[in-house]
Amino acid sequence: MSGSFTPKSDFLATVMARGFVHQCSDFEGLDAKAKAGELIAYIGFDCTASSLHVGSLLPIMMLRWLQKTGNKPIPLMGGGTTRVGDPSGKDESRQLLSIEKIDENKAGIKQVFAKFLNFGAGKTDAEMPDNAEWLTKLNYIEFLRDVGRHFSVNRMLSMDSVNMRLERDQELSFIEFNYMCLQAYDFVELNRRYGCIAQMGGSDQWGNIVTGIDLGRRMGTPQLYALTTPLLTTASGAKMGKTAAGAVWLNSDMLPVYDYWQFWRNAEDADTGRFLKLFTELPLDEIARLEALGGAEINEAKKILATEATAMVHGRAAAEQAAETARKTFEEGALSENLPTITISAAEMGEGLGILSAFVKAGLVASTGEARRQIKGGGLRVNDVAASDEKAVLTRDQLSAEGVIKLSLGRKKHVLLRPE
RNA sequence: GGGGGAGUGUCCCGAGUGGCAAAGGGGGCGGACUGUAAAUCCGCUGGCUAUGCCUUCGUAGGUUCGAGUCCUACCUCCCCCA
Repeated sequence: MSGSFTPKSDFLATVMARGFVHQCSDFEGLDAKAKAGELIAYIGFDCTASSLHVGSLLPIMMLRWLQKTGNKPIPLMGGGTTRVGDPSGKDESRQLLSIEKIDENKAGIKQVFAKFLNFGAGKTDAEMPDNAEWLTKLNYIEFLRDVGRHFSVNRMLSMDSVNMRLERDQELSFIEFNYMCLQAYDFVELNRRYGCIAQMGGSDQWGNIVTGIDLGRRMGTPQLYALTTPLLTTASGAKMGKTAAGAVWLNSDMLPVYDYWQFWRNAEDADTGRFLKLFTELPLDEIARLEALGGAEINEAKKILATEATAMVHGRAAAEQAAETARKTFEEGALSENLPTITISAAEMGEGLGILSAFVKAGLVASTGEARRQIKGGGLRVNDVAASDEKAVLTRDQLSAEGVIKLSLGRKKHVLLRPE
């Protein structure tokens, strides 16, 4: 995509070398702005959940590098657009979130950003506006007159995303069509308010971003730029960030740090180098060395990936504790007190706790039925011994010296049961 | 407004033609093999106080010993014509 272009700015040089860049509307132009430290760029995030997940990490890292290389990042909250409901996809049951819920989500999301960006009023400090600030004040007639007249339907119809839907005879709602306009308008508004000149986003956002640039030109903003990131999938083609339990959240109250660490530790071999470049800040030569490790040695690289990536979100100390917990558990087969722990009351323990309900309480299985099936399949272990009798009862005799019983599902998921 | 078609196991797609806890995929989980990887093979993939009971095929009624399947009304979506 970049052809023979060689970036002169730290920002583009870094971000291109690390594999963040898919497409740019004008490499030279953007590079010059970044070189001068005048690049103010934004990325939009929606507020449909109270945390962001790994899927959002790529754009977040972009903003972080932007700031680290002396420019100003703006994560834009889609509080306004979220109020309309996301019309993409065929999920008709999209619920409109209440304003309170949206605010709550925004607060959770801001916690995540605070770990990656410095906020404040300085030149390179991040700011986090919400498009509700201007979108909710729009007046339909005025919007049509001042902004709407600049949109060419012909042009929008020729966009890939739209065209595809038309060809397949798929529904394309009016709201969805208007999303482009609102998003384009956000870009112009951010330029007016913050002097923002670039929008970044996933490659699927290209059309929307370019529409914003176009609108800007017609409405008299300075030249605007688009920069997109590749769509991230694992080497075997799966979407990033989905696991059994659901999304891989970035807030520790939604996903324990230990589990977050495990997510990265279990990356596919072929992804290790790419992930190190995208999700850690290790120097590239170090990454090249790790990436070159063959066979089982790649595991060392994955441990580093896990710890570094975890440290970015949860802090160095928590990351290292997770690494240590994993080391004890997997390499020594020893019991680590830092595994996820469930406390049960003395009353529940009583004379003994049925093995089925113990696993349900631990959250390892969803129902006693599933526990039964897992026992049949040899998937459950108590204190590292495979369970074979579904009528077995756990008693205090099985407590370890530390006063816990270790329950495991498969080789990787462990929970400690601690009676009071 | 007129005519035609569709909604299935709460992850998704999708058979289903009165005996159905409902074919087959995908995904997921577990087992084997490995290196906490991938690929491959095998098993599982409604709930429960469990040889039985309860709940599931858009919603609500009805016919029947028995309904995902037939009838009626309603809801939602799609297509064609105006």
